[in-house]
Amino acid sequence: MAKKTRITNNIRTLRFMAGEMTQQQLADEVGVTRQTILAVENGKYSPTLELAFAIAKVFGRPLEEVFSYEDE
Amino acid sequence: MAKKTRITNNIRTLRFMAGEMTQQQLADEVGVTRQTILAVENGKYSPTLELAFAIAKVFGRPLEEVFSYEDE
DNA sequence: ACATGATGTATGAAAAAGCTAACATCATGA
DNA sequence: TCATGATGTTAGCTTTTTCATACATCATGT
Repeated sequence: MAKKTRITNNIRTLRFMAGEMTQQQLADEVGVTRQTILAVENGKYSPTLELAFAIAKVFGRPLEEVFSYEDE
Repeated sequence: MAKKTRITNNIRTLRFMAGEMTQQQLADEVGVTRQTILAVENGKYSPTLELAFAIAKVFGRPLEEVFSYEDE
């Protein structure tokens, strides 16, 4: 992926809309560590496709409502 | 990602529906090598979220129409 | 004041994704 | 027949993602 692209996400918002779900709870549900959720949520790196799908599923949303792609 | 999940895709079908687009052309459009397209298309590994978004965009489809997530 | 829980930071190592390059197979057309 | 283009395979290497662990900060409640 040579192009400069950016992935943003609404995980933090969705967690709180889902009844104050903590990072740890989300991590447990998708089977990763809390650090991974933290890093993804804060945009340190973007998740694998599997993880992205898993997170979207927890919130009952299509993937594109959780993660946004912006090319540039 | 501890859970056993699988990502499938319709890249091959979409390429041919897009006027016999070759792996090389798709690779060029999304900025990766042909080997990467080949590996993703044949399920050797799943792409990063960025690449998945980029591929979906080339075909003008939502990401979930190109890649499918199946948990188990 | 102190314990607890949620979040953030940092580091080092493992695993997965992607690259380059070379070579093989197969179909098509000149 | 031979060249070409598309696809597939393999190997070694780099970069990115994830894990594991430890520690810091901050708000809350007792």
